[in-house]
Amino acid sequence: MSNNKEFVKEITNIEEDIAKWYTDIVKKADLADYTDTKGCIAIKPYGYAIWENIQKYTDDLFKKSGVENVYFPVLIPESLLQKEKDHVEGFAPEVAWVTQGGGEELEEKLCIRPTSETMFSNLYSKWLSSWRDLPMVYNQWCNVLRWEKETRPFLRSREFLWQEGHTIHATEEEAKERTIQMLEIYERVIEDLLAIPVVKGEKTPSEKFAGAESTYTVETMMHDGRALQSGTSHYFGQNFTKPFDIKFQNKEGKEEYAYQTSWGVSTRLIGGVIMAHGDNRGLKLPPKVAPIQVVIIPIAAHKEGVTEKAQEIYNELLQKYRVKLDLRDSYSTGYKFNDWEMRGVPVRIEMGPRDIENGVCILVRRDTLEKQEVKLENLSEELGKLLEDIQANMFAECKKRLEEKTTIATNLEEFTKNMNEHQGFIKAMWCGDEACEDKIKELTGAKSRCIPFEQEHISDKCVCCGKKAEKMVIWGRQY
RNA sequence: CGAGGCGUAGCGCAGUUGGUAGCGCGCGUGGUUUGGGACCAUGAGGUCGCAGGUUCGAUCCCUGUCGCCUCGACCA
Repeated sequence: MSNNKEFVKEITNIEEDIAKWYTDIVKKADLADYTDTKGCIAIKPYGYAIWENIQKYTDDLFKKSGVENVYFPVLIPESLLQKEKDHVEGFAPEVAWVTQGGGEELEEKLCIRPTSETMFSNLYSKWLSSWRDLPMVYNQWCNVLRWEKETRPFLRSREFLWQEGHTIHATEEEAKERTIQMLEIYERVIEDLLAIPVVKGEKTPSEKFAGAESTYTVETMMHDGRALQSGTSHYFGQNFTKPFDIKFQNKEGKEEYAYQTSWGVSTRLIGGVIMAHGDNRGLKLPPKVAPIQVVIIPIAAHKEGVTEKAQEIYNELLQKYRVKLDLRDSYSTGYKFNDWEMRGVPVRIEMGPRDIENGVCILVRRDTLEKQEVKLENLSEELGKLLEDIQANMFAECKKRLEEKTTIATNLEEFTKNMNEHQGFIKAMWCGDEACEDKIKELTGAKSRCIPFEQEHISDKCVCCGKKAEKMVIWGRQY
């Protein structure tokens, strides 16, 4: 499209420099802005509305699975944070501390929560006494703070919004089951709502959460083939329940330590949506999560009856869809087309005097840019079908890319070659030795994403050292 | 934390071999336009990142500092 030349100049080409493209889009699509607080963004209405949709969808699934919401303090005393050794070692470098209050030095400094395992554990130890109290399946929607050195809006900022679920159970089996159950909920959120296919699996020991027995993850692939860790679910065993003394009397009257889990997804998912679906026209939002699903652009709105008809259609569609009527008179029609495309609105309705006369309007879908004429009396119904189709198509496109950019390697040469050529995921066997992970990282920049639940037997030998290997690992460069 | 680069209007940039600053886009107002980023007219907007120093005079030169970007290192 020749008219698109100017537009393309304003936004960096996604193939040339996706990092720049990404920050351009975040600002131009009005999702967020930088603030004077280093590493912390302000989420603007359009961006926050995406988060609200993610929250609502996720929270519904949580509730249906028995999760109850709570809210705990943002400040955690140092003594609590230090109770679990691996945990504090993992988080210490990126924790911010409050040392003064009311103009006086505090006796014990308080950390601003980077995550709340310790606070939850502390309270669980108070609240748990009998097997009848179990399980406790609590979650909080909140902010956390991690002193990141390198930040990027949504994908990695110092303060971010998330939910953190923390549960305790009577048995190992039940806790493990919950860990996987939550991972599956994340899979649904990311695949069904955000239209991004995931690879589910377990993290290797070197990549697991500080203090966890095992960490499970849903990994997604972005536009350029890089991986994004999109949600994690951890099984703690009794790693926290012992130091925090979270115990209960079982049915036999004996004291036992509980088994624990935690799981979270964050506003990073917004970054995932931007990077997984976006293109050179800007943002591309899946209908289910889009704050505006349909925008109506009246054409020659000053002509008699056009605005009125558009308003009428708007009122009708409002009953079923998230719809916006663009009556701005200071922008040309062409500008509006490009503007809403850049902001990723899934469907645009064009209505001019000619259309109204014929009782029709034009539907244009953002994902393929295809146009279709629809009779006004069928509009609501057709729109519903179209939105569903867009949702499905966007998922299919992402899935196609995931498959195309996932390759197999049986030795390091293949591995390096594939990684440099495709910048995607690589399936390769791994012996279990951390040294091999390190070597691959050094050689190719790729890290182990996970040991997928869906295993394939590629060979008998580790891709790196050639020793006996039983596990297939997915590797990739990450955000 | 190491190496390099950059800080001038909301954004992108020019400029002053030292004399208090300009362009494009955007923004306000009025009008003409409106089926793929319209046009005319007229406005508003700047302690030239910050702090010292040199100088009659610093946005420009010097020193320090802070911030941002790129590449490394690090990264539940």
